[in-house]
This record gives sequence, C-alpha cells and structure tokens, in this order.
Amino acid sequence: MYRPLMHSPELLKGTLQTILLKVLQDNGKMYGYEITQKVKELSVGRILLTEGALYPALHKLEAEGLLQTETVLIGKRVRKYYTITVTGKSLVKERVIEFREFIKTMSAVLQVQFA
Amino acid sequence: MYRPLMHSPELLKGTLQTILLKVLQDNGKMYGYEITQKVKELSVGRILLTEGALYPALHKLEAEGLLQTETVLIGKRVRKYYTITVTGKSLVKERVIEFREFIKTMSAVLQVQFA
DNA sequence: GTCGATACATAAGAGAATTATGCATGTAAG
DNA sequence: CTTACATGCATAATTCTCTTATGTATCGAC
Repeated sequence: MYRPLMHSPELLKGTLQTILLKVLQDNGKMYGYEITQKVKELSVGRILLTEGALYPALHKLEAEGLLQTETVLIGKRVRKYYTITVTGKSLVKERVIEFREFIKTMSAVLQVQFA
Repeated sequence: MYRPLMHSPELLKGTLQTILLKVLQDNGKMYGYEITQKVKELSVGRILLTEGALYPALHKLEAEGLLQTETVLIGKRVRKYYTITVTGKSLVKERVIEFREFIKTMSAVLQVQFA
C-alpha cells in the first residue's frame, strides 16, 4: 500500500515516540491502525504514519516497558491493542517538556517567535 | 576534539540546514567555527554543532547554490567564509514557515500549547 | 613544550525513518 | 464475481542525517 509523504518528513524525526505515547495517554487503549487514523485526524492530514515506522516503534516501546499489549480477534482479523504503562506516563511528561524546550531553543536560534 | 551531546539530539535532526541558513542571513559573512560559536551562544549552550555535521552540511548548501564561499588566509590559517545567496534567502523563508507549521501541527497532535 | 582553543576536513558507524514487500480480511462498486 | 480500496499486522532493504572518531595544522598561554 502506498503511503504519501508527510508534511515535514525530516522535522518529524525523533518525535514519533512522543506522538505515540501522548496519543495513547490521551485516548486509552488503541491499536496500530487506529493510531495512524487518530494522528492523521489531529494533524489535519499533515502527519501520515507509515507502517514501517509505526510498528517497529510500538514494538520498541513495548520492549522498554512503556506500553503494554493485548491481542484480540475481531472476526478473523487480529488486532493488537496498546496501553500506556505507568513508566510510559512519566516518560511522556518528560518528552513533552523536552519538546517545549526544543522549541524555545529553536526560537532563540532562529530569532523567530513561535506563538 | 570531543563534542558533548546536544540538548535534544533527535529533535534537532532536519533543522541543521535551517539553522545554518538563518544564522548566515542574520549575521552576514561567517566561517564555520564562528557559526558553531554563534549557535552555541544563541542557544545558551544547548546546541553544540559537531564538525562532522557542520562541514558536510555547509558543503552541501554551497553545492546547491544556497551559499557562496570566500577563502581567506589569517596569518597561516585558512578561513572559509560563507555568505547566503539570493536563492538561499528565499529558501530560509520557506524553511522557517515550514518549521512554524510543524510546531502548529505538533501542538495539535500533542494537545499542548507551545506559546 | 604541552594543553586548549581555533580551523578545516573526511570516514566509519549508528539510528530513525522511508520505501517496498508480504500476508490476510472485509466491503463496496461495477 | 472480481476488482479495488480500506483495514490490519509485520519485516527487510535502503536512504538519510547525524555522531563519533580521526587527521592535519596554527596560535596563545602557562
């Protein structure tokens, strides 16, 4: 399946984990495909997560104990639900703060107000 | 020479070109090392450009016609001054707008106000 | 005379994404 | 009824950008 380019491909690097954790924190139990749709909706079509980035990222977050999974059968289709853990919740807080700091720094370097 | 880690290494990916172009637009003629010091100063020590990233990036921008160079001998030391071109100036405008859009999008996805 | 700062540059390696591919089900249109 | 698109998972090959490491060399201070 074709996946169109995102709005700012390079800028998004490094933000994927933060996005996944935050969306899961805000929306509770979600599965991969559902996350891509939610992010697409929130970003008004500007962030289109690719499977090649999404699934490895989810697996990594799970391996690190930041997410928990639960596999469910819907008819004959497999669905893997993800939930954020306590550890994940504390990390997402840090990540959002870090992102805010990053914007502050960039604002100073680029001499631009981002308000 | 050792180069300490930057504040948010992953987040910075993709912003290097924008930083270089904008700093050169704001400060006129500058050489590599001078740029690292200026960026360090503007970012209050949070962005420490490494040579391995800086020089290839400058060479690439030059090859693309976004920067012009002028080599000068200071005593026995070589210095390569960079100036932003007209093409470069129009690109930096776009890049800053793009970065602003990126923040807006991230703000919507993370449901956080970045003001 | 040695260390740290100044000043350039390239190569090897790592990390995170894109692109491509694979498998499989559900459903709407023609 | 078959074809295309959406749903749903996953991994492999490749690309891109940066870090880390290395190399060369000048200058000033101690």
